[in-house]
Amino acid sequence: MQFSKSTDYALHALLHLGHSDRRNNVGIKELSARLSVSESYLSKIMSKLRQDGIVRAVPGVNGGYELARPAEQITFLDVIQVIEGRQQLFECSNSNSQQHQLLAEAGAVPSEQECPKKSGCLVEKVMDGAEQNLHRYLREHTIQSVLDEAFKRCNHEVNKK
Amino acid sequence: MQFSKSTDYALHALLHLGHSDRRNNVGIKELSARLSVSESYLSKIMSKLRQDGIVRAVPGVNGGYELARPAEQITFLDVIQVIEGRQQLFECSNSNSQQHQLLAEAGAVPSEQECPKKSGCLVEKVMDGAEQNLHRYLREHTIQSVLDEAFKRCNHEVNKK
DNA sequence: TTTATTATGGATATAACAGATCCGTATTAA
DNA sequence: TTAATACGGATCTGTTATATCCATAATAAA
Ligand code: SF4
Ligand code: SF4
Repeated sequence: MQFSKSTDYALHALLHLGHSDRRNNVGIKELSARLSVSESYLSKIMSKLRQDGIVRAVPGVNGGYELARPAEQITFLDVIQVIEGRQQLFECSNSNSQQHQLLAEAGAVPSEQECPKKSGCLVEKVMDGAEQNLHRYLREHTIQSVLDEAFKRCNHEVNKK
Repeated sequence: MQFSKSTDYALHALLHLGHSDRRNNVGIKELSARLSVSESYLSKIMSKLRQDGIVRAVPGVNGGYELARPAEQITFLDVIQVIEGRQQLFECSNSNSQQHQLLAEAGAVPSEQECPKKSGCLVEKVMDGAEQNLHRYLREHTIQSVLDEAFKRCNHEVNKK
């Protein structure tokens, strides 16, 4: 259970775009050089980001990528969901097996098949809670917030001198 | 980014063990029938759980598995970490590339190579925060807490009748 | 002690996925 | 028109998840 390298690349690419949006249209060449990733591979990732409306792309001379919306509106969750997909963290594989009657039997209830129906599954309830929690946190952090912090930190270093 | 089926199986197996610890030593046969998983595969998972001290196992006639400690001391995090491993959610793949000088340059600081050193990386800071958050939540939920809730819910259903 | 039972671990097979590359095509600005 | 650039399909490789089989070890009961 780990984020893929693609997510790593996507985040860094976006940070670069967010940082250098003075001159628009950063090419895949510049990006791939910065991240030490092949152009081919990174372009796939950028395509995904474009399809999901995170960046804009323009081909041709002096073409390249730019953020499709302000960096403070691009959250970590946005990026992660584009790259990793939007499946749930936990998906029950056998809700129609005898398995979850285990939970039903805990109360020694006669109507065994009724109690923890899939819509009210207690295992999924815990896992979904974890996922909501995680999402809330990741929504609170944006490309811009990281850039801001970097800026603050470096200013601090300057002042110390 | 999803939990594996093995984690699903492990959780359900432990819930079963926690539920039926009246008579000790639940065999792999009973477990695999309950979960609709092959004995071979489930036994690998149980072995992992045993190696990590979550369950005890005893071979031979009337052998089987039992929880190695009270169900309220077995957290979701414990189980997930045994099965999924303990790697970090996010691991930077290229801290020695030019990449993270991006963050250093944000403040236009002369000493570019000093600023966001790996130990103080702002991307990892966000991701580690997310992970801590997730772990805290998963530590608060145990095998027992799910069984308790199932019990409560079923009692409630009984009272309604 | 013997035997039936049960867990263990190694080897292996398969499918899916991540990571990566190549290349022909489409699109745009100069 | 042309040079530069992004796009998307096909493909390749290595790794991991899932799964099975079998020989061996350990244990309790007879
Ligand atoms: S209890 Fe929940 S997770 Fe388990 S089998 Fe039923 S629906 Fe699936
Ligand atoms: S900024 Fe952080 S995540 Fe990015 S390359 Fe540097 S150490 Fe790695």
